Amino acid sequence: MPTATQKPYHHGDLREHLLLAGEQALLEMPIDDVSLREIARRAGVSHAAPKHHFASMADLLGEIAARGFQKFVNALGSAAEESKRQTAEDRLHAMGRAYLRFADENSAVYGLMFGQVVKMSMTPALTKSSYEAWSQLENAVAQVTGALRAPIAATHVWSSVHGLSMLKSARRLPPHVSLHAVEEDNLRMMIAGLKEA
Amino acid sequence: MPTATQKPYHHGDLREHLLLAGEQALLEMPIDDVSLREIARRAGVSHAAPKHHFASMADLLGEIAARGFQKFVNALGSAAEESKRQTAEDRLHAMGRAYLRFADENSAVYGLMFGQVVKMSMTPALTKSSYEAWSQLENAVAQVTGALRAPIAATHVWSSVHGLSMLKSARRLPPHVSLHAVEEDNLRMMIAGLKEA
DNA sequence: CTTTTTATATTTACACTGTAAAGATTAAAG
DNA sequence: CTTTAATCTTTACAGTGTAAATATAAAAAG
Repeated sequence: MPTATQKPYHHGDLREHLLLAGEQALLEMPIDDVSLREIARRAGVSHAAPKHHFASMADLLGEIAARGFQKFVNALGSAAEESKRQTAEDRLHAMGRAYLRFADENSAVYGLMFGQVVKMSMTPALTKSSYEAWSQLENAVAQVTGALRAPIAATHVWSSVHGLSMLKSARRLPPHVSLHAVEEDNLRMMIAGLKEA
Repeated sequence: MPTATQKPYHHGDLREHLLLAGEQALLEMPIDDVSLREIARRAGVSHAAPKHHFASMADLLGEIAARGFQKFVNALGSAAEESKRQTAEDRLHAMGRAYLRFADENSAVYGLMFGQVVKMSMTPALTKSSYEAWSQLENAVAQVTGALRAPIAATHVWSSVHGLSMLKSARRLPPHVSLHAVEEDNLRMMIAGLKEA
């Protein structure tokens, strides 16, 4: 009587499968083609099967976004860890690089995390993981600006890096600038701005 | 024989009507409810009528985005004009304020202008008006940083202000910060960052 | 071991969507 | 007045998300 394992009934656990299929679809196809029915197709079930695990498509996407935030927190955490022995400015720079990289490599999920479809209040997991991401950045900022100015300064950091990510993925940057140079210079200017009173 | 006026045939000119109806819809209802059929409904025509004026819905939205860019250029231009006699920094600050205000008051159209649905290459009007917006900002930045650093510095300005707009409209800013204070402080930090070499 | 209950998945249905093609209507051109 | 061309409507199709009814199979109860 294996009560400890909670992998039930006939189709393995579909819930997990749907999340994986959704993440995969968001990596492989243009976002407009990622429908609930397409995800069900990829999971090998009927189009109505997801209803028993997610109340709506927005709910499914919300959970994918929550997972995205977890990966995001890990990516920022690794960058912070690796630059542990550097100055606070350099650590922030490293985290900024990790941020841009994550947004680039996971652009569809990133779009979900910061877009209009998924609302922050959807799920406790979402609220929690996004809060973690925020406070992680705020801590790193506090080491540069001091705790007092950290909340507002963190907003500046986030705006700058988020804005660059979005402009890049939407191809709204002028064509004549080197993308790599832009990223490095933007991070530099952003951090320089932090030091002002 | 009025050949000069090009207002033809039976329904007045529907093309203009559709654009206005679309803009109105984007102001009045949640963006997911703004469909091609809804816009046609508002214009009082059948759902297939738009086909003769716009090849696809993305095309219609593209033209709305192009008009948005024109209004956007005007808004930035007015701000620049009004702060003509101030310092270059203050003028940039004023333009930043105008930027944030435009994004706030026209959030749906702004989302179109910088989102994934509309592609920059869709229409000459779009390419042109977005280029105008860009060079307008770059000129203002050049007066602060010098022409040499203007392109990269303008990217920083744009990223920062765009990022803040998006975070605000997607409700991703932490709830405990005053939105007005955040905007002013962000603009200050952004401009301070520009002055670094 | 059999029966009942519950969870899961499929089928079917509905109201939408964007797009395409065929038909009607009306303005402009000859 | 007739022809032509542009515009609008009707109809149709392949999608979508969601909801309800049905089938199925696993777990629980006896």
